This record gives sequence, structure tokens and C-alpha cells, in this order.
Amino acid sequence: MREYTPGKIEKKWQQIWDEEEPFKALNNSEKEKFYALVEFPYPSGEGLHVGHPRPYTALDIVSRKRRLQGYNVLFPMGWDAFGLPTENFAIKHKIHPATVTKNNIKRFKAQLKSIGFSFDWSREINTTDPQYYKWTQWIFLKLFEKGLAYKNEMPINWCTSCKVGLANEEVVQGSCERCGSEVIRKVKNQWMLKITKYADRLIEDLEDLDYIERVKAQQINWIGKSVGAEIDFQIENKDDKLRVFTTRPDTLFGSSYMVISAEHPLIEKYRDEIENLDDIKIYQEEVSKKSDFERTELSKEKTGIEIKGLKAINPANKQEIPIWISDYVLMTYGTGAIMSVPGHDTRDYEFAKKFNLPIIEVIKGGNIEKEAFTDIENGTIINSDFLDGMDVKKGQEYMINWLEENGLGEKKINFKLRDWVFSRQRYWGEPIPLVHCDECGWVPVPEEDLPVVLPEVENYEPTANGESPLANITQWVNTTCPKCGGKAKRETDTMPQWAGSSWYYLRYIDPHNNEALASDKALKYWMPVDWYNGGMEHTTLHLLYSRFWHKVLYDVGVVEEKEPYKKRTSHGMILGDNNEKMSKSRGNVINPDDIVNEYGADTLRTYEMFIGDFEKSVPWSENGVRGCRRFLERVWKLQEILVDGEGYTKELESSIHKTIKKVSEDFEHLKFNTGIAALMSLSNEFNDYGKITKTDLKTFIILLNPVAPHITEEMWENLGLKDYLHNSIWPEYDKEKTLDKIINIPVQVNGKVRGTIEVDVDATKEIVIEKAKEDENIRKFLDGKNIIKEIFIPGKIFNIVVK
RNA sequence: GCCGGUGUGUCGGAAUUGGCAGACGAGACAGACUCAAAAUCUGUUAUCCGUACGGGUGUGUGGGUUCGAGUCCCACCACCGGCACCA
Repeated sequence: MREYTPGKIEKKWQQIWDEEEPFKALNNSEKEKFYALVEFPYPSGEGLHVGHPRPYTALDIVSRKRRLQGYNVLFPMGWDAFGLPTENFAIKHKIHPATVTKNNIKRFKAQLKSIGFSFDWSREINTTDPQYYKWTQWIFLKLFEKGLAYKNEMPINWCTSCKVGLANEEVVQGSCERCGSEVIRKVKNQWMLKITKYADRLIEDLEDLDYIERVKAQQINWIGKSVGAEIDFQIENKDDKLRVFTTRPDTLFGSSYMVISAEHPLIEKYRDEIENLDDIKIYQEEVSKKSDFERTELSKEKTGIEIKGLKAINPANKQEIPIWISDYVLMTYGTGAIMSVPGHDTRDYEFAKKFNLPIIEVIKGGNIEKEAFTDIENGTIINSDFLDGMDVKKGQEYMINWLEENGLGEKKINFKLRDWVFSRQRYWGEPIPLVHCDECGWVPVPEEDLPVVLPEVENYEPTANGESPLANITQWVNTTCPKCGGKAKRETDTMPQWAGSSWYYLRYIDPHNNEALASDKALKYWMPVDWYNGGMEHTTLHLLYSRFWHKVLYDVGVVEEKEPYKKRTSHGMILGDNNEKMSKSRGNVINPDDIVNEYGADTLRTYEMFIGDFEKSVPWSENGVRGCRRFLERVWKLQEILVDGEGYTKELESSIHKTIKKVSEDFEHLKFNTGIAALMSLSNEFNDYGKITKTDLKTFIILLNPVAPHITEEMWENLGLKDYLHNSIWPEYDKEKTLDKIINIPVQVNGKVRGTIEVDVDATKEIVIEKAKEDENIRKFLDGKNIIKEIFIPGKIFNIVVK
């Protein structure tokens, strides 16, 4: 038998797969479909990282297994290629971003192919292809038609380094998610998408989905629904009312002052009545100088100032209360004003203590001398007239009713989620397909004129004044209004990186369709995605955005399913061997090419799946890689102990069936590590036994094939079997045969194992007792004691309780 | 502070969901082969007492339920991730 040479074998099979395309998914098939999806990469200049193959291998295993089980599997790949790094690279090296993208894709593709993924390459997509972004623009027009895209002058997050506006989701701790530079507030006229309109549905529809818990929790958290009431406080001697949002209407009687945000319009409106306007101006100035980051960071001490000359009336008890300004009240949430209940809110308590404001106890149960009592489960309402004696929940309902009946307020639900800032002042993105006409306003480019192709430019540099580089190309900008035919200008902002990836799973279904983003028939057959695996970092970005777009497409009637992804799982990160995140600066980056060259793709795949719990991050270990290579070498050597003739080995029958069961189940439940461990154990058993039949070896290599497709395909060929392994059938296990006939039952005395006895699997209690008492060591613990109880769990354990 | 998760040998990690804790792999140690090394093969490897048969202890900490707890309940500690003056 010749040596195991992955270098040769792997190239050979990759070439066969390239030529014969066995992993092509069919759009007209009688078979049951299975749509497996992994996040398509951003083709960066750095090439593939060892982190990429982890999720790809996982779903490749599932896909390969499902094909062997007779499914029509769609497992596609593509490129999320618009975005800043490419543009920056292009600027620096004076190469067109399209060229940079093309080169990077070429490299990525070669790397992915060298690992032997069973992607259907005939469906490869690229978000920067005009034939692709034609449909991204088409979807934008739908959003626009439905009033879900609007242009608004508003303060946005501005990255000082990228010179681009960012969505809230792209700001991490006051810094740019991408480059880490400071993010400041800048007022700009921006295209916005009304994701907030879908907030409720984005939470509610999570319920029926098979998403891992932490994904659901993070999305719910991010959307931040809170149920409460809006209440009007009359401003004394004025017509105006000051409206607040509260989640605790039950504590209204305890509200002893109000706080409004420093940007609240009330201040400007009543400037002439305010006695201390100068001091307030100074305070406002201080607040505006702080970045959002500082505002939250410097949260230790509360600051604020009372508005002298204005008072409000608490609508419950008609008390006159003061109005304060403080930066802990945000203009961007609720109504920008709160009723302060220091007795039962921690922040209000701090504020009241600092400025010596009255603290009224309205819920009994805590000690408000010491701290705010915020428990909503335990506590009884007091000092609140008609609410007295109720618990918090009942008080809330009662109060909302009372407010509504008296026209003082109403039930209200608020969300933390903000609308999606959708404009980017950059070149390398999808042009927003709108035209501005002085007569007609914003006019959509007619569908038949799509795509609006990104023009060639000399210079991609972002402009200092924050305008898109496209604005300088006058011949592109100046156009005619599709509506009135008059002079008009194109929108020069482009879409954010997240646009193309918000619907890509739909394009894979019918990637070459020119009439629609995908045909109805194909959509009906393939949707929804059965299993989508991706990074946790996309939970509140891509995953949320694409669910939103899908719901819009559902409302428009393009898709029939409310949700795009039936199941969502997430992989852990691969860390450097020093247990730190892999990065160039730490010098602990592993290049998958090196592993493929030195050990082979099958080893890389086996290792990445065997390395540990798929959902947890785990350090890289070169020794672990070697261990997996050793395993594959041993598998290869099984060919040396192959015996002639058909038939299986009776002695190992139960092990084989147990392994089929274990592997089949584990590969479906992200437990690749234990599935592979089971295969290792079985191969050890064959080795110990010293012989393997053709039938058994065939079963074994089919089970291993999804993990290590090249070596198993080669061994299949060596066995002289017909056709290819990838056209064979996944083995089924016989439940009867997974059960052992003779088993070892541990015998405990007072819960401690004192011996094991060998009995038939269906042995009765009596037989077990008798056998147990024959055991010398067990008897030692029984002698001179009274047996109080005997617990016998058939097939599991026998426990004798003595005294 | 809130939400989610995780704590098991030297390391990565197993444990049919309440039934022999440490599968599988790595590492280490010993042996075989070799002039030698690597590779390969064999054995040992939670810990303590014991030559051994065997026994004690042991799954972050403290308590509880149970014939029996890594697994269930209560309280706490540590770490990781997300959100955070969100009213």
C-alpha cells in the first residue's frame, strides 16, 4: 500500500469536483430540499484566516451528509465585496476598487477550493456586480415606495477617520466598529430606513425560530422594548403640557420633580419666562461639548440645573413640582422628559440626594432612607390615594386606565432601536437609485433603468466636507427627472456595506435571473434557509437588518415566509496558541494555506471540527493538528488490514451501529468533536481487532467522508467500488444492534461502586442480586449489615443500601 | 446595574440528561525498533494511602433534595460576551 499523500490526493479530487460539479443544487427536483447557509466573506487583502473554515466546514459536513441522505442541498458561496477597506486600499495603491476586489476574490476562491468545500460554485454571487446590485437597488425602491426610506436632517454618528456616517449598530463604545477612531455627532441630511416600524415584529417572530438563546436574547435586548405610559404634566399657568414616558405609572404619586433633556424644545419656547436663562445656557453648552461616550462614561456624578420660573403640576395629586434639566435624560429616547420618582428609581434617587429634592415613598417594602426601592415583584402601593393597597402590577393597569379616562395620558410602548442610517459618503457602494428634482422632489429611478451603475472616477478620496466622491462627477450627477423631464440631480450617497448582505440568501436561489431577484417558483421551493450559521458579531447588525428586509419583502409579496432563517447557530472564535485573539500585531496569526500545505485539507478540516465545543472559542494548537493527521494516517492504514470477501465483522457489529447512530446525530447538533471522537474510537477498534472487511471499511469511510472528503473518496476508489463515494448512501443503524447483549452492571453499596458484574442485558433483579452476592468484594461490604433497600435500574445500576 | 453564557485532570474537552466522572485527542513518563534521532508501535498517566487486592478524596464555593448529583433546588464566588443615566 502506498503512503498517504494528501497533497496529491486532494488536488486530484478537487479537480474532479470542479469538472463534474457533483454539488450543484437543482431548482427542479423531486427531492426534499435542504438550504444550508454560511456568511459569505468580505474578500479582504489579507486572504482567508483559520477562523473562516470553522463554520464553513461545519455546514459543509451537514451538507455532504444530507446529500448522502438523499436531499437536494443548496450550499452556496459568494462575496460581500463593497466596503471601506477595499476603497482605502484602492486609494493608497491607485488601483480601481473593482480590480482590487477581483484580485481578492480570486485569492479567496482558490483558498476555499483548496480546503475542499462542497459549495455550488455555479451560484457564486458578488454584491458589487451590477447584475446583483440592480436588485439591491430594486429593493431600495420598494422601501422608498412603502415610505420606509426617508431623508432626514439629523445628528448622526460620524467617524472622523473614515469620514463617513455610521449606523448605531456600527458604533462600539463610542468608537467606529471598523477602525476604532472616535465617533462624533454630526448633523447631516441622511437617508434613513424605518426599521423601528418593524421593531415589534422583529421581537415577536423570534419566538417560533430555532435560534440559539444568546442570539435571541441579544436581539431582544438591542431592540429594547419597554411597556409603560405617556403622561401629560400641565405647565403651570401655560397652555402647554409636558409629556413624559414612564414604565412605572404606578408611582405617579411619588413624582416630586421633573427632568428634561438639555436639548428639549421647551427651553427655547419659554426662554423669556426663564429667570436663570444665562446659567441654563452655560449648562447646555457644557452638555453639548461632551460626546455621547463621555456622557455615559462620566456617569458617576449627576449634574443638572433647575429651570426657575416654570413649574409643572403632578396630574395625580395636583402638586406643584419643579422642572430640572440634566444630561442623564436623553432627547433621543421617549419624549426627552421624565417624571422623577426618586423613591423608586436609582438614578432619580441619586439626583434627588445631590440636589436635596423631596423623596416620597409610594411603594412599601424597602428602606428609602438608604436607597431607592425598585423591586416590582414585592411591594404594596401607599401614599397614592386610589391606588393604595394594590401591588405594582395592578397599580400600573389601574393608573393607565385612570389616565386614559381623564385624558391625562395613555399606554405607550417604546423601543431603544433607532432607525437605520443608510447613507454613506463613499464611492465603493451601491448608488442610491433616486434623483432629486426641484419640481418633483425625490423621484425613484424607473425600474427598467436599473441598475444605476457606479461611474468610473479618477479619485475616490472622501471629501473633507463629508460629501460623497460621486458628487464631483457632474456628468453623472446631472440628469433629467424621470417624472417631469426637467433638470435633476442624482443622489450621490451610496448604500452601507450591510445592504448587499441583507438579501443575498435570496439571490443564491436563482442567481442568473434577469426578470426578478429570483423566480417565485424557486423561492417557494428553497425558502426559508434551513440552517444559517454565522458570527455573534453580526447579531445586531447583518442578522437584524436582513430579517427586517425580509419582512419588507414579505409585505410587498416577494417572499412567502415571514422569516428568512429557520435556524441560526453561531461558532466560537479560533484564538492564537497563546489564548489571545489572532491578530497581526500579536504575531499569532495562522494561515490556513500553511496547514493545507503541510498537513492537508482533510487534516485542517478534521482538526477544526475536533478542536473543541463548536460554539466556544478555543486556542489553536499545532500539536492538535498533528494528532488529527495521525488519525487520518491510521485510517489510511486500515487498507493494510483489509481482508478479502464481503460481509461484516460480527464482533464489532454493535460498535459499528453505535457509531453510525452517534455520528448521524452529532453532525446534526454541532457536536462534531464527539462525532469525530466516535470515529477515532471505531478505527482504534478495527486496529485492535487486526482485520477489517470491505463492508465495514465502506461504512466507515462514508461516515468520515463529510469531515475528510478527499481521503475517503480516494479510499473508496482503492476499494474498487463503483461510482463515487459522494453518490453513495449514508448508512442507517439498526437500533437492535446498538444494544449490547451482555453488559457490565456496576453494583453499589450505599451509593459507592464496589464492583461490576457481567449479566445478560435482560437479567432480572433476582439474577443480579445473586450474582452480586457472589462477588467477594461486594460481600465484604454486606457482611454483618442489614439490607434495607435494593434499587435496581435494569441495564444501568444496582444499588444496595445497608445499615 | 440588566440580559445571556461558562466553571470538570497539565491542556482542548467527554459523560445516553439523575446511574461506573475524566471518552477522544494533546502533552508527559516508561518500554520496543534504531549506532542515534525523528517517525511508528506498546504501556502508564485525576489525586492521596498501599508492593498489590483494595481504599480515601475529587467536577468554582457553601448548603439542600435523593438509594444515588458534574447533572435538580437555594445562596454565593469567578470569568467570558452583549447592553447600559433607555426613564
